[in-house]
Amino acid sequence: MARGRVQLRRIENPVHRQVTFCKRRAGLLKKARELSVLCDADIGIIIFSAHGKLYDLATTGTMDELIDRYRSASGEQAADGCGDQRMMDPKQEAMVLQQEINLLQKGLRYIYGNRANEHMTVEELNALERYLEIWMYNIRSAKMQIMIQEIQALKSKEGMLKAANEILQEKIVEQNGLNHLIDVGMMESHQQNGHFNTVPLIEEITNPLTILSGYSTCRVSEMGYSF
Amino acid sequence: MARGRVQLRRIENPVHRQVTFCKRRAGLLKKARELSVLCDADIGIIIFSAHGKLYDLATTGTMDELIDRYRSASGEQAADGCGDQRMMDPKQEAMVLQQEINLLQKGLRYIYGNRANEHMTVEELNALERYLEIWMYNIRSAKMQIMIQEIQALKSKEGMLKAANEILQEKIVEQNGLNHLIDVGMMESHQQNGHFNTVPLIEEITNPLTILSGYSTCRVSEMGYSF
DNA sequence: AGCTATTAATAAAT
DNA sequence: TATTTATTAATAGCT
Repeated sequence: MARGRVQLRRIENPVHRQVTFCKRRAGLLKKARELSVLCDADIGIIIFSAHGKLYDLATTGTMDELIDRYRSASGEQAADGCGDQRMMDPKQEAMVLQQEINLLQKGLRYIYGNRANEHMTVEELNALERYLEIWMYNIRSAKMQIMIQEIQALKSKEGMLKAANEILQEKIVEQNGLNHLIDVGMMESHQQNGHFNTVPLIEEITNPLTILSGYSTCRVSEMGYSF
Repeated sequence: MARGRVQLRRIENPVHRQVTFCKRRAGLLKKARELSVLCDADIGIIIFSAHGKLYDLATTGTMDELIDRYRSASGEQAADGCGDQRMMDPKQEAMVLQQEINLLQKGLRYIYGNRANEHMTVEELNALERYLEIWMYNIRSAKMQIMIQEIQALKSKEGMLKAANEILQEKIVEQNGLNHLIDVGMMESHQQNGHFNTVPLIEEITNPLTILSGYSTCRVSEMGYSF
């Protein structure tokens, strides 16, 4: 554009390259802003210099918002024109996965970041909760089994000890009469932790947490516990 | 640039606007490609037309890679020049959170998407695992407490029943001699579930899962369980 | 979609 | 790094 045509190849002179980078970068961003204003478009530009320095522009809102929109839109784009069932499945699957990622990403910012800048609908929060439940379900299931077996073992032990107690008490009653009976029930109510009585026993926890995913539908409560 | 200076405001005539959008969009992308080649820069451009249609350009790799790089770099940028402790905290916190989000996002694509397109290092996978643990820890802690108390209550009950048993047995021994002793220990070993004996009791589960986050350092095993 | 008169961008020099 | 200037490149208005 000036004083000699430019070759479309990397400028080898580092000084020239740096100067050109600054000038053209400014020009590019200016052009983007103009296009945005003139044609009512939303534009995001990310530039990494050769040394890795970042320059960016978002003509509307924040770059993160544009990136969200990009991920959603590129997902929808991938799902366009798929009337054929055999062609649709992989594309639609990719789209669904992309939207799951979008939602999780948004949720992460919502949870970790400042909630003022992120607005999530109740539906989005519910969906996020379900995804998290799926993750947790998958990752924890093995270790969960150990605790379930542990509790079952303890309960079984308890039942047997109670049965043994009853037998022993019957023997005492048979041999000594009622006056020397040991009241095990009273002992149980004298536990060290005072609020144990307010803790619901496992049989009383009834919160069937239904998990729905694109892959499988499972009910966590079928494992016996719903956390 | 041609036949009359252009005002920097939205073109009201829809036909003119659409034509200008096409021409200038092509020009912008061309400029971006030139800058990329001439100056060895990596550039990503996202354009949404007024009607929401997406046009994009990534001069290197994929847009997703550029977005990842953007999120990392913008986080690092936010942490630049923070020698002051009071000024550093919010910025660094934001950076750390952004990088957590980057990693989780990458992990989501890795888990849900096609693993061929996502490459995660062992370090990244380990970090992702830790983040997931933090999430799980936070979300589950309330319900977890119930189970812990449940188990403690059962154990306490077991201890008392055992103590009661011992007292009852002593009474029987005192009054009847040793010949009618009921062997409770034998009963405990005759449980219905044959593999209960292979399940480790809670005291034996020693898998101290250390969780590190930008906010706090906690050891899940301090809760008594490590899942 | 092409054409062309103009303006805008910018390479080289300062 | 900022300004100037000679050129080239982009593009607005037409067709």
